[in-house]
Amino acid sequence: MEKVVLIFKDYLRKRGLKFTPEREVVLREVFSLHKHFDAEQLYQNLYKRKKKISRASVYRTLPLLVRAGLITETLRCQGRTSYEHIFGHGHHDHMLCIGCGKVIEFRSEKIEKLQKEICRKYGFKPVEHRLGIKGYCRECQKKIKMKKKLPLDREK
Amino acid sequence: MEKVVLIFKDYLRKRGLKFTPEREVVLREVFSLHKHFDAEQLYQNLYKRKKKISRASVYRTLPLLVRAGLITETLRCQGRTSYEHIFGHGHHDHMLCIGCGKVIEFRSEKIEKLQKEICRKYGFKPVEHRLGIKGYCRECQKKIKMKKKLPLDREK
DNA sequence: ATTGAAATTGAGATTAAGTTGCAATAAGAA
DNA sequence: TTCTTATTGCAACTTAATCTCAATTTCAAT
Ligand SMILES: [Mn+2]
Ligand SMILES: [Mn+2]
Ligand SMILES: [Zn+2]
Ligand SMILES: [Zn+2]
Repeated sequence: MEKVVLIFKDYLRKRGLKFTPEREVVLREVFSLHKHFDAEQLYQNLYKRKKKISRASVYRTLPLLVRAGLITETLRCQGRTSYEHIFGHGHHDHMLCIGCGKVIEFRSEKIEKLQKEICRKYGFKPVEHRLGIKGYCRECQKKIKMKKKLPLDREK
Repeated sequence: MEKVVLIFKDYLRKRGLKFTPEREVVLREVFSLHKHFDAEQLYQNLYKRKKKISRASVYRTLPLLVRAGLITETLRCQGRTSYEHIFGHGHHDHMLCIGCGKVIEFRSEKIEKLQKEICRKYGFKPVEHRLGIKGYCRECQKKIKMKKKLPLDREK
């Protein structure tokens, strides 16, 4: 935790930017959460906790954290850009349940390797990638089957 | 081309929706383009061509084409939802050049297969997936190297 | 061919994520 | 402590996308 503060301070100092209380609050909130989040959620969390930081500052801080290599954009859900912290966590890909919204994280060395190979074949220099699989999680599949077995439970 | 018209008509009839001139125009435009596009681009194309269809109708028709299985959303570029037609084309993934915006399409059976395996492992039933790799295409890599070799060409 | 219920259209209003201009304020190097 | 420069909060703005609603059109049933 204090490590990320140092990294962020360093990032800022190197380009003449300032380590403000607002930026620190956002940074700490981001790293106290352990799931995906978006700007509005973060703002609401802080607001409820009486840390009255403006939306503008939240929106302005997140891109800084991205550029500092501390967080990254992930799947865009319901029109909002969502983020997750990556410091400490390695790169991974996602499955997203269409039924309940659950996010499953996974990492496949084989897929990572194959991507690199394909890029080489096309002379393409990869910088980042995102793989998202949408579908139904185990629980939601069960729910769907249940519905089919109870034909009296009509929708609407 | 006439095939997709039939498919769309069928899709619409089956759910009591109507095959209107506006929908036909959008459908034909979509299938005359052979690249990724977004709603605004499509609207502009039609507008210039004196096919004055409202933006609302364009925005309303595209999701129908998605549900009919004729087109699909792809990488979201610059805040706009972009689409591509899939009827005729098989599924594929994308590389997107950060330098020039070029899109390279590819398909890897191995990656497709590995994804299915991973889903099975997690009890996840995949419906669709999207893999996008951002980076630099061959040409843009050359440009970058050129700049480094000409130290007099400073930015700004 | 006519009719009529139900769907669709276009124009403009609306929503919501995200950005921006600006005057007041604060950071931090000297 | 001083002083330059960055940052803040607020509200105004931008922009993709959706919605509202009166007028129009489709198409299935006569
Ligand atoms: Mn994640
Ligand atoms: Mn494509
Ligand atoms: Zn689920
Ligand atoms: Zn390029």
